[in-house]
Amino acid sequence: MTDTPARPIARAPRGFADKRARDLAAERRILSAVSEVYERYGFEPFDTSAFEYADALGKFLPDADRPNEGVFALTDDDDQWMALRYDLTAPLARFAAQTWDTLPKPFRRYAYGPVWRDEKPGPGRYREFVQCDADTVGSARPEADAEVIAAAAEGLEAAGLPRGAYVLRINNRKLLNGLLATAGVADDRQKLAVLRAIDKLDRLGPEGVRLLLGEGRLDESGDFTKGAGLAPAAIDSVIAFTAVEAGRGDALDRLSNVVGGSEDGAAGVEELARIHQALTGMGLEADRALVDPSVVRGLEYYTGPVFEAELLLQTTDERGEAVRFGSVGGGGRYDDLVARFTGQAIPATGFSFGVSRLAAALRAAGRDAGAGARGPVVVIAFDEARMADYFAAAAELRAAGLPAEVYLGSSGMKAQMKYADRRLSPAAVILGEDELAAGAVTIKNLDLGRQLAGQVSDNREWREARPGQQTLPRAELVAAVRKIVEAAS
RNA sequence: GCCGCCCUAGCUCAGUUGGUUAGAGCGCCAGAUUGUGGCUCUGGAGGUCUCCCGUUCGAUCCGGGAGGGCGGUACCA
Repeated sequence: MTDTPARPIARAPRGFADKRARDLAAERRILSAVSEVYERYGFEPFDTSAFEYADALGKFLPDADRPNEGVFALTDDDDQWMALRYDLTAPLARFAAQTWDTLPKPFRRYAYGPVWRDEKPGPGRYREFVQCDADTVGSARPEADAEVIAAAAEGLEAAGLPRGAYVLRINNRKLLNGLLATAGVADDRQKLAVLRAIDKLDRLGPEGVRLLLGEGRLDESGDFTKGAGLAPAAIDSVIAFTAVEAGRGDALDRLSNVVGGSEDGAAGVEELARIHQALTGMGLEADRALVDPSVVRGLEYYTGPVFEAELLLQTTDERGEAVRFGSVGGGGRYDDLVARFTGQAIPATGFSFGVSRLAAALRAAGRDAGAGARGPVVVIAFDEARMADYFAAAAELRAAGLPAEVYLGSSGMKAQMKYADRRLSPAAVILGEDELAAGAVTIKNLDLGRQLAGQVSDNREWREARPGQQTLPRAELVAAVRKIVEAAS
């Protein structure tokens, strides 16, 4: 009756993911391609720490002395609340406010790194994930928005999304503000409810949105969502607005007819016109970026143009079922974020995307950036007494820039070959008694064997054929391995 | 947060109308094959039947609660 000692359960925390070589390779490829594009657009590399003081993130419950749920927070030894950043924009605003007088203005930076959100995880939704942002702080020009949009488009393409597989949809908060002002809606809570309702257009359709704009909507699970409470005439004009066909210069005329009567509306259309002209100048036509009044983005803090990158590819999951990826990133203009610190309004605009989400989208689209992940060349270890010979071979390969390792386990040759196979090694290096005595080396091309395996059904035949195996003078090791590795890439 | 469904081996799942030794496929390890990955065959390891409480002579199975997962919905800086 001995108690078994309490052992910890080996498991990753809920909503946190481990990443293996394949995932990391995909994410790194995306980040290096996008970084190169963003730097070409003049955004400087930038990073801040994982923690911020919680008040800098602006997340306090109205009546509590504790940071809001949604952030991971702890108290510092001086009792100040610190929290893990939940996006890259709030730290940027903090940094800009802190160092504004010393910065070259406008300040343009891109950044990527992990962010944390303490909320319910789901498939493809984690509590820690990598974001990548590009922002311009200190320019009110619509051309600054246009450039962020252009850089985003080019970045997505560099990451591996072909042209035509995505589109950036652009809208302007000022259009809706003008529309609502004309309709007599001034309440901020109502405005927010209107935004959230429009955001669900793709899922619920115009009729569902109509309910949410009015009294509210009962969903299939029996839950009731309170509506924005707009008058019927106001609902009609909002629906009519979101139904305006997307486009570029032509869409501006259509929008002007709907919202041009108000001051905000006219200003919004004018900004979109300038974005349109700048995009055209940079060579971005309607196939890559267009004006679409149904785009809203849920965030409260956007003050002007907003944009969203939508995946157009028809993708399928592991079971072959169609998956709509929808948005892979978004952004917009936020002119009040820095003012929280300084009181001085500083205009800013930016674009943000989730790196692993984009990687998943690329994978689903059959453009897996991590598919090329390979293992090292494996040097088979036969004899304790000859380990130095194996390491000499590995060292030669490494010096030539070829990833290589000596098998460090304790199993026999069969298991070592299996190990190399599972590591997706391009080749195994065999330096057995015979080879060492003859000043030779045997190199087995594992890729070739992988190809041939399906055609051979008899094990004896398979073994004796020794597919892709060649014995060469020891001095030709590096050249022969390189040939195999290069053929694979 | 709210509503619904689910939880048996590493994975996907059978099964027990409450009865003593809980199964399959895949995967893993080993052998057939003294130095060769795949296929095939043979053998093996691996389970507090999610957890706790209750009912019962007896619970993986019935009841209650908790936790976890999935779907919808809300929120999403």
